[in-house]
Amino acid sequence: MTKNMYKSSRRSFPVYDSLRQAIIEQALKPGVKLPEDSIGETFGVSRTIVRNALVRLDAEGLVDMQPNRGASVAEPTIEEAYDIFDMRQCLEREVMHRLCRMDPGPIVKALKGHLAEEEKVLGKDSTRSIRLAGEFHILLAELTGSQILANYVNEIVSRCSLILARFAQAHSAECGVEEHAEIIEAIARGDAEHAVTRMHGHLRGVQDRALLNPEDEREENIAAILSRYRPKD
Amino acid sequence: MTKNMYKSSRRSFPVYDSLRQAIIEQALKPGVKLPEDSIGETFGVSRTIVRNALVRLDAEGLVDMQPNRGASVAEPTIEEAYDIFDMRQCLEREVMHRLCRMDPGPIVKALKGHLAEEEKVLGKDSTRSIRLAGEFHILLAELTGSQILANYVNEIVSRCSLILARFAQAHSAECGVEEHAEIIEAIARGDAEHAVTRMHGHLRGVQDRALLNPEDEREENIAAILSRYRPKD
DNA sequence: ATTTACAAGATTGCATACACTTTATGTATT
DNA sequence: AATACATAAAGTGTATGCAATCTTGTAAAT
Repeated sequence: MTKNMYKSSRRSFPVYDSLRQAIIEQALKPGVKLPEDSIGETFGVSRTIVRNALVRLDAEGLVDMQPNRGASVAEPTIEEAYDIFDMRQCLEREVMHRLCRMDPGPIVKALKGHLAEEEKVLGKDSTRSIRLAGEFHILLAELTGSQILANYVNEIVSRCSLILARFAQAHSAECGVEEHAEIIEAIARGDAEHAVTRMHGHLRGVQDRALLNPEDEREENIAAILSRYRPKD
Repeated sequence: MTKNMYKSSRRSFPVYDSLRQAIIEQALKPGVKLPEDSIGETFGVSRTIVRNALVRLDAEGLVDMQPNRGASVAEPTIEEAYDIFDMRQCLEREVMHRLCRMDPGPIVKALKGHLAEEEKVLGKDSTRSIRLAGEFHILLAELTGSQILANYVNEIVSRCSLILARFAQAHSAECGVEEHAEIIEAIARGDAEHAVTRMHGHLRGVQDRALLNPEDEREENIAAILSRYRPKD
């Protein structure tokens, strides 16, 4: 668990957390408006509380706030998507290097525990499966013992979920459980080189499935879409 | 300039920015209370605005908010300090690698321009000198063209300033301008190996000057300080 | 038919009021 | 003198009201 819990304002945490979860699980799709009033009604709190949560999510890059125009689920561009995936590569490479310098015993144990859960829900609960796949990467980062590295990975994994929501057809780009197993093995051997390679391959796989069909991109402005439908006079 | 400007709420940006600047420049020292009322009076705005700014700063790790207890300038522990410096090494290593893969022409030009400014104010304006030294690292990150990498570096450089404020005696741990020059040279040659090594040495120098005197740590509670001044009966 | 103007509705920006917590201060009790 | 309790002061948590701004729909003008 991250120590860095939500602090200010007891009642805004549930709002923050629910919104975050909904965005990550792609229930709230990129571009969807997030009006303070209606969200407040849903949770039985005032706009003050909701706004607080939205500001946080904005800072994390999951929500886009514009002056006088309110908040909506962020719509990363394809360029931002590549940027974020590159950054994720960098961060997770660092995770691998650090883990391979540590005592593999407790690390491998924790990872195998997680893997077992992943396998247990494999074909059954799709939502939970996706969530666990993401949490595997967060767990890796937490096991380094670095608070800040774990925070960054946590944040960037969320943003990758958002990217998948935007560009990939639903659930086409999940993590492969077998690949997670291979990564654990490399760590168990303390083989940094292999661990990094495996992780790279793993992430590239996800990225490719998500981004290598750029024609799949949904335009951010409806104008671009509609221009294709407009009959050429 | 980072594209990622402050968004929500026009009037809270000046508050956010001033507080941030004051913390980075060590005018507001770690542990100082930041009451919403008085800050609001200072800026002529309501607590709503101030709170908005504080929430942001809390999310960035520069401010520490606790429920019902308000906000104060964050007081990183020595463990967090090491953690943050390690992360900074990682991020700036990535910056170096990326820059060395790019066309050095425009990059070196921009860097030399910055360096000239650093030299110009060298012995004159200490505050400005420190700020420029930090901005050199941010400029490096921005030159990679990666929005998110630049954001992370920006954030982490700020947090390092906070660490210096907490643990180093005033201004003992500034960046050396000559070292910046050496880094530029390595980039000009496209020599990633050297660039990384130089940057590592540079950062380690700053870190060591800041952290290798752990007895310099200032106690967080006045009690501990005063106990030393109390005459032994 | 297209554009412009403008009014109605919806939503955000911000300040403020009040309840509640924490912290500081004072008083009584031991 | 020390502790415990009561009380006051200060500060935060939250809801709400009003002003400002944006959006949408409708009508007038071209």
